[in-house]
Amino acid sequence: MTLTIFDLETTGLSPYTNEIIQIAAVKVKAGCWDQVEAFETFVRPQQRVPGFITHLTGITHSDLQTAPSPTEALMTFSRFAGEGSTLIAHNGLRFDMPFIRESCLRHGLPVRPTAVIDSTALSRKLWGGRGGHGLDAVMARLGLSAKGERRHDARGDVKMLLESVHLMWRQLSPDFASSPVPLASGVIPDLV
DNA sequence: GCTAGGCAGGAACCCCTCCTCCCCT
Repeated sequence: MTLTIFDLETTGLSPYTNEIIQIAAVKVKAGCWDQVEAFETFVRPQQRVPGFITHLTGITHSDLQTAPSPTEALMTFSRFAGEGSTLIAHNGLRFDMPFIRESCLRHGLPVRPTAVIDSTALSRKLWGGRGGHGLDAVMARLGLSAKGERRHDARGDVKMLLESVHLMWRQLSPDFASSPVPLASGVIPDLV
């Protein structure tokens, strides 16, 4: 089972009014967690990056002026994920996948279906209603630290998410043969 | 000083609808 674990930074919380400004992803085969392919890109938005987003992510408007367009960045991400891999993001069903779907719609990109795992579901399955399921809470329960990676930089967040998913998956399905939680569905750009 | 939208999942209830909270940037 090939997994594409990814994270987005955006100009805000709304997939309808905000834009993607960074995509980072790592691709692994479940069970071969040390053989990792990595991908990351900034994305040039049409609106200015709000000050509080720069404060949160460290990404400034000028960082993005020479970045790929949303269409280019999304297509490159889709090619990186390839055919048949399962996408994983933290709160991905409520945040990352709607952002990709709406961004494709806005830029007229045809889409294809993809399997999705929301890693908050792994946390809920392991720990139920206790203690919250945000990435910081998950990492704290797993004894993981940021180890110098910057939180809210997609490149750092995706590494932390990879570690977290690996450890949660190992506890739930030690043989890594199948997903410990039901697969959901989403869309990414079609490969044309 | 500036910070918003919507889903999933639960509750109550009888299978839908409503509601609240989480979680992401």
